Amino acid sequence: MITNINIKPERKKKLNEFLSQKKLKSTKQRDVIFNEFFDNYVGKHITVEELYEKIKKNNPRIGYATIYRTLKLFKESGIASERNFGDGRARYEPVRYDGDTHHHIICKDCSRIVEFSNNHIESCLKQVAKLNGFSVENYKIEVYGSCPLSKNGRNCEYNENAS
Amino acid sequence: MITNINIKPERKKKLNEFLSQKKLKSTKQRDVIFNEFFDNYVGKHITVEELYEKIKKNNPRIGYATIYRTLKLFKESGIASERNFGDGRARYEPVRYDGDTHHHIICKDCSRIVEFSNNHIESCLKQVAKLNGFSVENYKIEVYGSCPLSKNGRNCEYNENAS
DNA sequence: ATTAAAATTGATTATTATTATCAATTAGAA
DNA sequence: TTCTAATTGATAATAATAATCAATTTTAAT
Repeated sequence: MITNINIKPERKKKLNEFLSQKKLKSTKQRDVIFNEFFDNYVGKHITVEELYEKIKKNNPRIGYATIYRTLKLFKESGIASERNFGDGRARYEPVRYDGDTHHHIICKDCSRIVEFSNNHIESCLKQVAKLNGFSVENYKIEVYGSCPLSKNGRNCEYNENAS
Repeated sequence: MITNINIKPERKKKLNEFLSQKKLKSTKQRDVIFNEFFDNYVGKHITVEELYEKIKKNNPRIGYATIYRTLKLFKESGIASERNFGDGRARYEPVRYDGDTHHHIICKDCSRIVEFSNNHIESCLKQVAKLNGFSVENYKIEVYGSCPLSKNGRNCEYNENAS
């Protein structure tokens, strides 16, 4: 069970620590992007373009490049992670808690995404890596298949980021 | 234990079946690319550009686009699989036997790749997917870490496709 | 073997996601 | 307030891949 309580202030603290440690600055744009990202996209997987379009509604002055740079900054600071599901564009999701290493089941028909985490699988993977002399930094597990709705041949046209 | 004996004729047969089924044609170019790919890159993970450069040495008339198209054809016919390790370009590897679903441990320092397969992990994943109502088509597991050589701080500069 | 239709090739252009550039602006320390 | 360095927004550059198209080649039918 994943609880999202207090994510936002926790991540904000972590971001600020990163900024001051790297001598970077807080800006109005970064605040706007941070708020949009953590208010509306926890548990989602948003592309740069989608976030840009969403933010443009209330902040038409914020440029495309700034969204790119800011999401990259979030990733580097450890408050967002980047995912690639094979459609050629990066997706970002808020990190929900420290050590959050969850994985994804992706419907190849409608792109619906279900998340899971599984300590047993992860410890198996760590063991396999160890047998090969590798030290593990992180895993990426993706399962592709058909979701309950798409299995019936219907295209359910799901979009988790729709507004 | 993976045995590579007789891969090439097996895959050739499969490719030919695919071609005739789809009413596509055999060409000299496809033969050249097939031979290069299955003679020298079984167990490797080659990019389009790398394969193009290699083939150009003996067949300077074969164009870049043909390599792209042919690797895509190999993938569609099931004799090659496409991988993406996060560096922004696709890699292709020959499929070694039917049902070959192996996975990768990737060194983030030198890009060395170790392969593994593990039925236990796969059945766990299948179960997780089933609990969520998904039917599984395929998995992708990547473990990122540091290989034995890179762990010592040395950069071992490994390149499996070097010629 | 000849022919005709359809697929393929190679060269090139187009597309798309992402990154780099740079002058103007802004944040934060002194 | 002032100075310096970081940031922004607009735009151009890059890089991987896909699309286009005339010329060529393959294959099946004659």
